Amino acid sequence: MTRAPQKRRLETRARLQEVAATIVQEQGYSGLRVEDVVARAGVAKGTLFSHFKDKDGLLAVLIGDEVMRLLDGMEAGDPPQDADELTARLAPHLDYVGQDRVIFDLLLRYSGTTAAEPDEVVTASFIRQVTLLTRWLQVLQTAGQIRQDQPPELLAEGIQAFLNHVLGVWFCMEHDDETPPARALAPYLQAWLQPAP
Amino acid sequence: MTRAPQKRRLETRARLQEVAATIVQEQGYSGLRVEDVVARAGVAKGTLFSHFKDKDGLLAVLIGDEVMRLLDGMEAGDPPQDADELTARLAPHLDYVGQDRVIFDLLLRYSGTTAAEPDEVVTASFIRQVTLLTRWLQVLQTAGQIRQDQPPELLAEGIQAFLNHVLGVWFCMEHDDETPPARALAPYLQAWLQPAP
DNA sequence: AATCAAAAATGACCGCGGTCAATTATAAAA
DNA sequence: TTTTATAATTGACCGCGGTCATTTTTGATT
Repeated sequence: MTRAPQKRRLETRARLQEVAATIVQEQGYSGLRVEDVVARAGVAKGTLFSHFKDKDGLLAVLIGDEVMRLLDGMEAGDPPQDADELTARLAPHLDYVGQDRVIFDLLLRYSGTTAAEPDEVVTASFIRQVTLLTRWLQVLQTAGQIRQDQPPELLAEGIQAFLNHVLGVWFCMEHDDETPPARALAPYLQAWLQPAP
Repeated sequence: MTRAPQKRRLETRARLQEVAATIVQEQGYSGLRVEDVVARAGVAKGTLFSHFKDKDGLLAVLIGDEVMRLLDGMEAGDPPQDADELTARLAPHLDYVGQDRVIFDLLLRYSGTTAAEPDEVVTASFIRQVTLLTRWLQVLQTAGQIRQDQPPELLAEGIQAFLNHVLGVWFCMEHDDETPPARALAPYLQAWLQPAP
């Protein structure tokens, strides 16, 4: 029987997470260094790794939280009325992930974990995202706005695939003036959701 | 005006690449260590990085070569007659990439580079793959086997997206007895290519 | 208050990728 | 042959993530 964590431990973990979030805000995700986190939190390096499996584990919490916040925004208001509106709703998520390759890599690494490690925030955020998408698609199917020959779950996973695709392409070029991921997404979703009578 | 490379240099590079390929064959891609490569090749560590930008640069050559070999096999014979046959033709590629996360990560990192660095083998392999897919899709469209309302280029890119999607999911679980990527791909392609009259 | 076992934290140490000023080999010019 | 510019190689060094045997702290028990 494992004992409940002591107060000190919870405080330490919270401090580590706060400090990490601050550094990310100052330097971005790519600028995050474990040594900086522990230095500013006033703990030893080993302590961080007793709270988080590895650096990715820490990032997963930070990013998971952020995705949850984005989902709050996405969920507010009525469901999208048609495919174009749905595409537009995904723009904030694309903008967020598109800002730093670190986010993309991490989400990809956790993106199929829907079963294992369900206690992780990032996993919960994934489940929530796919659930929300599925609900939206169901509504659009009922309204006759999109194809009805496929289950909404499959359509939702397909959208995830296209999201990652446009992001992958986005990170492969020096994105100076190129088409942002949000714009690149449209033709795929149009073709994917188009009604097939 | 940059001079032509000396014979010595070409030999060194070839040796490094051979040694690396051997180690990969023995230990797999994840087992490749730069220090091992230079030790067995009898050169200093710095030499490797004067021949390849970084470890990924070396991997890109090894993996690019392998993908080219796979494409040779794919291109042999007649183009697929229908969507299912096309799906089956992609299985060897999925099996190869699915064997090691290192391959997946690397290909993803280069997967949109179709424009920049066209001299890299891995980039050439990408162009070749998408070209081949496009050609096949065009044939299938003409034969009325798949949807004709979208350009074959878009359909080809969509297939890439689904390939990466099923691979991503594949790497996210302890793949003991789960459905292999090749089987997971079918429903997506079926829905993606289905004729829309 | 003294004792003790589990929890929490520590920091020296390691693995491994990548850098760069210094050194050596090469081939063309004098 | 000697000189000289540049191509090629070297290896000590660094950054950074991650480990683990050891030490310190904590809260319950006597």
